[in-house]
Amino acid sequence: MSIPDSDRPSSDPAEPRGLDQIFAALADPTRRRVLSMLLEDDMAVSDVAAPFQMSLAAISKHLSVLAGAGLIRQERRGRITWCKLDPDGMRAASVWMQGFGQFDPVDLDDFERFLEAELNDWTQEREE
Amino acid sequence: MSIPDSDRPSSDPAEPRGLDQIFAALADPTRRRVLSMLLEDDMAVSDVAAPFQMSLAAISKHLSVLAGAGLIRQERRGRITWCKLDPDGMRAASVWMQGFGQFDPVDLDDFERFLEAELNDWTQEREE
DNA sequence: ACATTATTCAACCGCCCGGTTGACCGTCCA
DNA sequence: TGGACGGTCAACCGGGCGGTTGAATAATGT
Repeated sequence: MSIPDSDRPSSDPAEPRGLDQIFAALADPTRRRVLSMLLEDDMAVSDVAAPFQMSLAAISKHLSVLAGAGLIRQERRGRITWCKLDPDGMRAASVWMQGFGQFDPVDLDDFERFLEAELNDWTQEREE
Repeated sequence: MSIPDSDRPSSDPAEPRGLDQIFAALADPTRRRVLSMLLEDDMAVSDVAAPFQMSLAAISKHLSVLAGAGLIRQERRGRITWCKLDPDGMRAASVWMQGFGQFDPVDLDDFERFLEAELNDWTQEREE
């Protein structure tokens, strides 16, 4: 399911076509949340879907979007398909962005607190 | 020279809402190209629009999307509005992404040489 | 005063995106 | 063998996005 190079708008070697898909994939909060979940551990699709209120089919679609962007990889083993982070997508985005300046290396504790805060929002949102 | 704080777009790095706009803004190749143009120099809207085939109104919309995401700032002086990069948006995205691993900060000169070498290899292969 | 330039606004259009539901398919197990 | 489980597929729907055109606004030039 790859996009042919033939429909590249302008021959711009510094603009890999994949960035469209990567940034579009990252633009959705559900998908970002999925990525941060996969940061903890590889997960089966059902387990990824569990904390969300939306249908399993919706999550399945989100996962294929992430896979299409090279942000995760899915491996089917038996009847469950495992999802794991794929650094390639994130790296491609990171490389492009670094053309706009290196930003101070992040304090990882800050980031952890940020993720925790987001997690709290999620659990709050999830109570029925 | 500087834009008053009053019309600073909300791009609080700790706000997941902002990431939606930022990544969505970056997901469009036209907008990424605009950003790389602004990397060279600040520009008026018309000048930004010049190299594109689409209408000026379309570019104007793209610019307001970028401004809304905190990726650029627009300052109207006289009858022309100047556009300049705003590091806040890019930094917010970068902060979030670095939670998924620091990718070696790229020395842009190194990177350029790498690209050049790759290109040479490629043409060599084709010429044989 | 008038025309020109610079930019935005408003309405519209086609298409893609995120979500749903229901059927379907493959795999494990009692 | 027959379910129950895990996951995808297909069709559909509402809304938002990227683009257009044409009018409107505001500042400048003559």
